[in-house]
Amino acid sequence: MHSTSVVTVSESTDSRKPARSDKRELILDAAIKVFARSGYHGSRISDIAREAGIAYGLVYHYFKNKEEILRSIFEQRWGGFLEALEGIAAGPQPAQDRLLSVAALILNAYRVRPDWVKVLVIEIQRSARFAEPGQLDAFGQFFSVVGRIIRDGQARGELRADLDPAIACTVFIGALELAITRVVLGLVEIDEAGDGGRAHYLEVARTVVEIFLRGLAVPGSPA
Amino acid sequence: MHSTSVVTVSESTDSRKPARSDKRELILDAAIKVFARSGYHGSRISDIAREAGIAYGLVYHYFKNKEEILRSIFEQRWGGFLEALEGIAAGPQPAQDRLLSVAALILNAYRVRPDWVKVLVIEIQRSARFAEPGQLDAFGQFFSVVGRIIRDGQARGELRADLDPAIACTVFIGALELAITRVVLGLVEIDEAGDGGRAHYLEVARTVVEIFLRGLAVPGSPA
Amino acid sequence: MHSTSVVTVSESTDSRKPARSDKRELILDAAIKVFARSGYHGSRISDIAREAGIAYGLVYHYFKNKEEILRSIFEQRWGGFLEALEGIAAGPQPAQDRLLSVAALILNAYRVRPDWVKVLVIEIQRSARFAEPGQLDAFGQFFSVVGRIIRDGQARGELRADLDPAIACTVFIGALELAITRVVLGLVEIDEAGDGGRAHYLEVARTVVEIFLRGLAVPGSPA
Amino acid sequence: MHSTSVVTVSESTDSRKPARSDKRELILDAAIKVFARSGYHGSRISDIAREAGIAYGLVYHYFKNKEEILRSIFEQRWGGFLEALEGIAAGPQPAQDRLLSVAALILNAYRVRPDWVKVLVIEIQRSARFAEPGQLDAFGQFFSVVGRIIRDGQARGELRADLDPAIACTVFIGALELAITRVVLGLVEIDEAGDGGRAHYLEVARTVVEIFLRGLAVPGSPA
DNA sequence: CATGAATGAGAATTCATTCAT
DNA sequence: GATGAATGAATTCTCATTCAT
Repeated sequence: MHSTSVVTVSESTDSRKPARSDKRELILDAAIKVFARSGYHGSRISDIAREAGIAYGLVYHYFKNKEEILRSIFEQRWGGFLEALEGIAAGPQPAQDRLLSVAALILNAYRVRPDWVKVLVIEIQRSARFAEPGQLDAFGQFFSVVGRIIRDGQARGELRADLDPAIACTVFIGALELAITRVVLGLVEIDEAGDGGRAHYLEVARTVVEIFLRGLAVPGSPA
Repeated sequence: MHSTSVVTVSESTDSRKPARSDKRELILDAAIKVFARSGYHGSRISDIAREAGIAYGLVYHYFKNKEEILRSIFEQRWGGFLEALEGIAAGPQPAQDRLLSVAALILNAYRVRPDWVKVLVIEIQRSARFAEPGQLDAFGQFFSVVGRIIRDGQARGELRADLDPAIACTVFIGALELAITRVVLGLVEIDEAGDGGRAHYLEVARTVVEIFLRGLAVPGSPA
Repeated sequence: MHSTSVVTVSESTDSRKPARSDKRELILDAAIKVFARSGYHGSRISDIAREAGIAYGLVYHYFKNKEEILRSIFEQRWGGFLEALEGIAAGPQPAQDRLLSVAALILNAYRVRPDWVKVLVIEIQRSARFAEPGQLDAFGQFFSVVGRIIRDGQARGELRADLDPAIACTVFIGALELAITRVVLGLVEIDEAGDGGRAHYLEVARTVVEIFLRGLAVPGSPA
Repeated sequence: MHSTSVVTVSESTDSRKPARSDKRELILDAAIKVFARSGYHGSRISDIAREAGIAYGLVYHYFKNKEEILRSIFEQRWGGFLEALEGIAAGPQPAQDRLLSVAALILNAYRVRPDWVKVLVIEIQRSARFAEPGQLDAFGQFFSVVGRIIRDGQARGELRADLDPAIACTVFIGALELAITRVVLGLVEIDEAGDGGRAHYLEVARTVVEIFLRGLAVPGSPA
């Protein structure tokens, strides 16, 4: 498996002085922080404003209401994330490699933007799954991309075609989701030795993909 | 693989006339229904009371507060569920069979008590993870049981010992969780032909376990 | 002109101890007082609650929102008022007498329930004229009743048929409305000698009707 | 009755390009439009600014606050209006003719500047009546002028002296006010045939004055 | 003069929880 | 046990007004 540059999420922290209406960004960043800390329902607009260092009335200059802040957090960054996924899916590598890339991308995202992923995993995961069609697509898009890889692999004879690709998708994504959730919730301690944890996350990704591809059973054991 | 009686969750609907303090049950059932419909935060005590057909002041005779209702929903049935899991884990079957039993138990639970599972998956998953240590154990207990099976299988040489059992647990449980979530959310249509869907759920469980054990890759393909 | 008992509005003050849900009445009465004092927009729910001597949350037990309080004030008493008007309109007296009865009824209403009339005149007059069809009817019903009397009088040959009855209605009602408004606003001092002002109000009513019927011009003067 | 040029309100639409501080006018015109549409309380400064096509901060260059805009709308045109009234009142015609001129002036004003009259009728009528003494005079001035005509007519023997002139004033003004209100509210359809409705308005004015002067009763009928 | 970002007091409304009956 | 009236803290959201640019 040809491990390639697997991480696409920008690691820059955007530390430029907030120009004109980076104020919107400022609020969004504050909201991400606050939501990650207290959850959507546990966060008050005033918390966000305080975190952003602004009057809370200003929040309403930029966002219609609390809900729209959440929506924006989502929309703002999901696009780029999805593009990265699409890029991987469209790549020429074997399906197995692409799946590893996807896993690594996802797990690494938390390392780079923990609060954002936290909100995504904890809050949006839930409300987004329910909300209007537009939102619901988020997960659907994810499924779609992974499904493409899997079906492609099945067609090419790289992956078993005797198993329902939808269920395979579910297994793969579910595994990744819980893995990252456990990391987010601090249930898994990450050894950040030297590289800020990158190696460790990659190791988790590798293991998840290994199980997904070769299974946990001892080879040769009876079905 | 010796498929055995896999389902333990009672399917009776408890239709006895609410005697003495079945009133407590009544409230709990109503709460499950309401939480499943509107989410914990979106549900008012009065909604629960109306659903139960009682005055909402009465809810406070049986429960200290809203939070305790959620906790009770959880505790009330989690115990039995966990016992069933423990029973499976302690069984004499090969680890592979026991994992299938676990998967079938879980997926079947939704068929039997969809609202309860919905609340568990959607609400408790989240609030319980945060709440006090006692709650957090719920998921932890689940992990513990599955982990026992896996470690046991590794020790017996039935499962690969070269992979981290914690990550393996995560993959297995994550896969099941998302599978059931997708069913809960109606993203997967269940063919309820004849048996109310039992066969179909079992089929999903089988596929999940098959992937978990043998992998999706074509056997013999390069690692 | 056979002057008859002209007043229909009950003068009792309902001083019984508030039974079960006279609480609703209590709130309504308080609201009338507060609206009359500060105007609808100038009144806060908490003002009403304080006036009623209750917690303001309770207001929301009985009324959906502020708007509904106003609506209720209106509906609650307009019905009886309109009935009284209908009764007069349906009477056997000459149109001229009935018009005097209407004028007296209206002007006397303020003497009996000044705050209610104040709210009606100042607030509802405005919002009611605009709001949904249902509300708008209030004035329309008034017009309808007076119009019936006038048209009836024209048909019987008691009133001039050469003038548009709609405009005649407008003149009559407009005159009464401003008369009562001026009283409400305290622009007219009422001599309450002996009878609490009843005689005086009646005198005003008589004058208004006299002008409406015979005109201010000196009889015999050229058109 | 020597019908004379009865209309004094300018009908020009002031379409010159807003020079220097016609900006103030611009705002006022926008405010009139907006207030007429949504009412004073229902209008936001930003609505006015948007209507005027300017930044809303600019409004505060020209007006101290929202209240002052209303006050200005009032003052701006009330003066000219009152002058016209005074001119009529001071005229040499019989009181009867002057009253017709007043009625025509008022009803025609709506034809020419419907929004302004709308605001006057709906908003100022109310807030002005309450506000400080200065404002209250508006209506008072109106009363004063009409009262002068009536008292003059009584003195000259043109109008009945046996009726209270204050009440007569009230009847006259009240009738006009409601007439115009009904037009404002669209409850009366105006036939704008040919002359933009001028003839029709004049007809309404004539009828109102006719009733006010000769009464609706059939002449010779018993009092 | 213009702009519109920023402020924050204020008000409506919700709803968990208590309590008298 | 049962009821639902009563309470009021908590929050969201609005919008007039100020102010830096």
